[in-house]
Amino acid sequence: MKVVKLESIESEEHIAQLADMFRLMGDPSRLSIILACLREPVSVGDIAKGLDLSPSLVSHHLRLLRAARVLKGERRGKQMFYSACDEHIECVISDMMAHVGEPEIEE
Amino acid sequence: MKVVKLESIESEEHIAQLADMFRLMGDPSRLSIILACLREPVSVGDIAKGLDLSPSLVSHHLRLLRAARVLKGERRGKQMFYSACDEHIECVISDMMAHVGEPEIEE
DNA sequence: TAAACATATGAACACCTATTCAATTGTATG
DNA sequence: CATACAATTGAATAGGTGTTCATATGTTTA
Repeated sequence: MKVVKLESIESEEHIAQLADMFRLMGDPSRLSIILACLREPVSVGDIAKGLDLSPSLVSHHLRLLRAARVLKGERRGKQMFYSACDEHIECVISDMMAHVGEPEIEE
Repeated sequence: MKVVKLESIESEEHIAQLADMFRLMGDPSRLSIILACLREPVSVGDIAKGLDLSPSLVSHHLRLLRAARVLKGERRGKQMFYSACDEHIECVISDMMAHVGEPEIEE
């Protein structure tokens, strides 16, 4: 795994890029969509059904996730199947789960 | 490092918790504040000066970051020094930087 | 080609939230 | 105690954004 030095990216632009990514994952619907696509490619309709969201809403979110290169889509017949672009997102989520799962007690 | 299984947390509540954390880091000002506190404890005034934000705004953000157990504050005289609660956040940011740094080319 | 299905798009709206300003609390020092 | 400094708090506001609805685009099959 590539390790990135944290000091090196204090530039406004890089921080804005990072923040954009975090904000993108900061919506429950969008985060659910990401999680649904991590294991295997899933069609828009199945995502909508599985998460009880309207296909339109899912499509709107997918557009953002595509633009941010979180998910990629491939057409199979009439349907579009979405899956993760790379494994970094999974790492991010796993790390964040570790934080959320931390005990609440502080010193 | 603790590894968390992704399938295990598809519950609405856990996803909401995760999303809350991501949303919290999804603001440039807040993310900058977090980064500023990663290395060593920093006072509110110094954060504000270093990032060119009003002390009031910094304090508002710090309240949220404290509540989410991202940063913790300790008083030293008149000042409050903030630092990271645990190392998970640093991992999350590092992973996210790896994603942002990925080449843009897709198949 | 027409119809049916799957997905995408655009506008409109309601809600949320980041920021500012003013006032307050807490702490050290004269 | 009074003043100055540091941080916090609350209200108000402007801008952003998630969702819905209606419509359009693309694809397969009759």
